[in-house]
Amino acid sequence: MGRAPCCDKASVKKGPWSPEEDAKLKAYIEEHGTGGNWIALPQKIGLKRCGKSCRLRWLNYLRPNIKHGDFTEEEEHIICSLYISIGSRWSIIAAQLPGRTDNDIKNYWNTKLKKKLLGKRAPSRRVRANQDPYLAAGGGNMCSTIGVVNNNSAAAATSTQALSASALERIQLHMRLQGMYGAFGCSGDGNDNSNAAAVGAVPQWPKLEALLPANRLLPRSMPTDAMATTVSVQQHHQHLVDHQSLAAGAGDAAAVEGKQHLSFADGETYMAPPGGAFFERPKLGFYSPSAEEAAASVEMNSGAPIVGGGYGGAGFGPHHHHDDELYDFLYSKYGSVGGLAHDGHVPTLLELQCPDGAAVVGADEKFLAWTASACDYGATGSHQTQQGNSIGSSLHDYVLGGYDQ
DNA sequence: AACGTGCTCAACCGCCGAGAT
DNA sequence: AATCTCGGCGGTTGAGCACGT
Repeated sequence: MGRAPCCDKASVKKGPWSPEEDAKLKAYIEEHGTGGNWIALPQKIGLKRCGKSCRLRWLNYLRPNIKHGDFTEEEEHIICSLYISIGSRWSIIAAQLPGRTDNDIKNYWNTKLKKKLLGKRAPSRRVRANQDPYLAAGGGNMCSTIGVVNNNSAAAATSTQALSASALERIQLHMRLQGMYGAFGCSGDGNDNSNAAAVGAVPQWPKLEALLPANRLLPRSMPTDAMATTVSVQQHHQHLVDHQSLAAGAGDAAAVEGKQHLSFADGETYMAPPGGAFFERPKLGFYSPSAEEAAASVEMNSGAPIVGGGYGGAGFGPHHHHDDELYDFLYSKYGSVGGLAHDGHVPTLLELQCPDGAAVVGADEKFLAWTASACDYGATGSHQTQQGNSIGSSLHDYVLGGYDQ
């Protein structure tokens, strides 16, 4: 049985809001509030609009203190950092950017930031309409990114089942931000036509401190108003953005030692203790907890084992499917995340280094585990590149559905 | 000038979980 | 316990504009 519509579609106006409608809605809410019932609100004020539409208009446009216009570099960093960690949970990301709405951030990411960071071109609408969602979302680009040529659409379709475009995108972004293309000898920089980002290329984006210790807990039900609500975080397990590192720019961020803090929408600021006792910074700029801390952190709601070092999906409510997906994906392949978690052993930074010495440390434990497994298990297929590109070949296997063979 | 293409962003759609009944 | 209602969310769409040919 389907859900009853929230309003009579036939008698409801759609499309852009007129200034008169805006004025009516704004005046009413400023005087009376929403009354806790958006559905009833349009009738009260004589608007031929759906209640949901009114809510959206208010939250995204009419509400006071909304910021419009370009995003600052710092905002971009925060968005990027959070996207890697938690995926497309725009409302949570918006909660960290006062004055910005989830819709704004979502649009900004989809239209500008993603392209800026991943070098993607959005497929044209016409193309998208006829395309496999995996390819449409840029998954196909991943193949070119790692130097794998495969035009088999059936294989691509299989990969859709293996790992969503969003998950791939986060991996890709994560790698890109870490300069891991160079570290792993991957060629290509994400741009379709270029192999110019050669080994050892300096990342084009300043290194970030995307720090999500494992048992960070956020409310199961997210705020009604993302911007106006505090995201509560347990104790010192905070999502931190190192503003000094952000300001430091590419190349030298890892060397920057500064105060770590995160300002939440409620104005509260969480500071790292003196001496950076929360974290020991890995060279590649992403947080890796000590083994002890990580071990103590294994307390996901799902009861599933995790590897420390990032967002565990715990406490994020119903929408942590991206990470579940990554987890399930890895789990189905190796029986545990990266083959490391079942015995309670949590990898140290050293253990997560690849044979070539490149550290694999992620803001998200799924990335961490995934990349670790790529290192541990090496090439699983026959597509290894000449450079012994284990991560590339593993990715190839995953992306092209080879993992379930 | 006309047309095609790409980009931006406001708005809509449909699903989901929580709470009420 | 089952059903209904609502708010919230993320994904997607489409109108309008800019730009290139």
